[in-house]
Amino acid sequence: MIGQTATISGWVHTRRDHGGLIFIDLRDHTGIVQLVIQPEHGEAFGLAEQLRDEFVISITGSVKERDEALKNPNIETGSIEVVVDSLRLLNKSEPLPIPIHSDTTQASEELRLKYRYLDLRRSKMQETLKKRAAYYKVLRDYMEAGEFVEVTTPILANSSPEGARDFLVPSRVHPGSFYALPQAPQQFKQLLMVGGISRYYQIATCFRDEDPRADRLYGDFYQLDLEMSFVEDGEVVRQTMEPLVKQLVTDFGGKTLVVDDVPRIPYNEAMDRFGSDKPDLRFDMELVDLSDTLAGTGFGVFANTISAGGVVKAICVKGGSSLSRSQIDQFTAIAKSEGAGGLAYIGYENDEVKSPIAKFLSDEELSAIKQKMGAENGDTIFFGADKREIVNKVLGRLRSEFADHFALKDPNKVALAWIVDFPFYEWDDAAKKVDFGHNPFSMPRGGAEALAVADTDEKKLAIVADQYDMVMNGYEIASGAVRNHNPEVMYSAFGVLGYSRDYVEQKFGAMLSAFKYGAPPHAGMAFGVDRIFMVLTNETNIREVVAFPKNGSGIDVMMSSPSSVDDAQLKELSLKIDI
RNA sequence: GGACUCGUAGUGAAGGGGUUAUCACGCCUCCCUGUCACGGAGGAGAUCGCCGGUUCAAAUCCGGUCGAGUCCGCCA
Repeated sequence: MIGQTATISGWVHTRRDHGGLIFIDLRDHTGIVQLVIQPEHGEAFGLAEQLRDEFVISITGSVKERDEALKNPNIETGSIEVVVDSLRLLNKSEPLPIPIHSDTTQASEELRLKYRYLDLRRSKMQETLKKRAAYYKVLRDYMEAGEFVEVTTPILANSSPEGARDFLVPSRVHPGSFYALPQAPQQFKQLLMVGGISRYYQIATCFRDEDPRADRLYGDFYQLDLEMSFVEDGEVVRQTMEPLVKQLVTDFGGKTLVVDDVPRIPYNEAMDRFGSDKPDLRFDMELVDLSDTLAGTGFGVFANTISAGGVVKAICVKGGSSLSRSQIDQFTAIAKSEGAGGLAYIGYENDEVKSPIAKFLSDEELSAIKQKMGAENGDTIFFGADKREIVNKVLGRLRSEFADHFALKDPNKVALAWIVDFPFYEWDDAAKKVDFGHNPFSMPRGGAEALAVADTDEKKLAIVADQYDMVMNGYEIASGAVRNHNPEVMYSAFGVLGYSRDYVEQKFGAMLSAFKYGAPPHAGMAFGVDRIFMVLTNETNIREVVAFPKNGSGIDVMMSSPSSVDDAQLKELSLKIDI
């Protein structure tokens, strides 16, 4: 537009006042351009002298190519400037409570969330929100191309007995009754299958009242939710959705897949090999079971564990011998926080064995361990000895911690995995009984027959469901299952746990009733879209990719929600507060 | 609910028994016609989260409390 007249509106990014000449960097959603205001333009110049950062102005002026010597190659628009003819002040701004012009000096998250509307002016947040919109479009285009029908489901729904704590909404019309905000549109989407919608999807708002984490928002979050009818094998769903995730990783995220062939790993195998149902597969460091190797050991800690029915497992940390004593102490503290009694290790350095436990082990045992673990000079082997579940948990956590310490998590690479065949039932240690694992709506493998013969806890716990998670770089990004569409199997699934037909009818009446009228077999899944976007953009905090997140205590510090309401509102809802 | 870490001008940090509480950015005043993180001169701004204790003396040590972050529990 060199030589033309332009009108530009935006924020005063910075002002450089040279006394007789004023420069302003004007910013809008497209970027920054330099304005020049000269004393000849009396009124504009007078106004410009009073401008401050983040004042909102609109100017008209002529676009001019800068003289060669004045061009700034560091700025996208550095070869031009706009010579201002007239200037309007649209709004003033007080000095900002947080810096927004620098990505190096950044206010605390608490302040950034309080003044989120200012934080959003930062170029990084601007880019994030634009990129997120593009990401949503990729999701929608893929689902539309796959002939999925978008259906929105109610936000005012019913409290469900299983799962997370609900957010309740009191009913004015029906005093004493409550809606609940849906934890997921699970039952609605299954009813859509009964309703003859062959393929459903929705970017659904989900609500869960559970404490947050760095990768988990408090309150509301979004899922790409989908369901397909006449599907009896979860592999169909996996193969339908896998290309989308690959496309997001490569085309959208610009990252490299570690392997193109996404592995299907049964839950039990994942726990055994990686100590986690969401293993980061960008690196190896697998758990190795040494129980057989050490079955006859004279080392009391290992021998007692094994004879008590426990296991001894280990991981080999490449380069681990560089760890200092105090660093090992820190990893030991992590191991203890996961339930370990301690953290035994054997280090190999200059063909010497360095270990507090080596003296308790025979030469044969030591060489068998080294050989089985594939340990070399410079490595250190870390041991876990306890009940199988505890060892897996401890070593799984350490595997991830060591990978962080030795920078094995390449941010430019993505490892995907399907974890399949989750156990249908689980041992509830608190209640000392068998209970549902993930989801009572899944179809147990073997159906009614498998349930019928499950007369012991052991047999119950051996039943698996065609239920699957997708894992991306150690994050659980999706979960799904082949559903139970058969009322009799539903009664049996609950019956095995001792629940009566009445109980099932009372809790899941609508679904059971619907399933009696020709429910097609169906399967589906749901992706955590915020979390996936977080991984794709190399963030480790999910609040960085959401416009208005709640803080760790579930408070919106900008809007001050939740908040009290006045008595008239409570009365209308027939509610009394008793704290 | 629990563990750990952190609370010092508007913002980000330093200081860890006696200081006029330090620095950078920001803010205010004045000067400056080619800067682009403009520059120069000067200035204001902090009951060191809160309460209590130890001490001649506490921002500093101790206890409690409130708030934040991470993790555990929890998240069909």
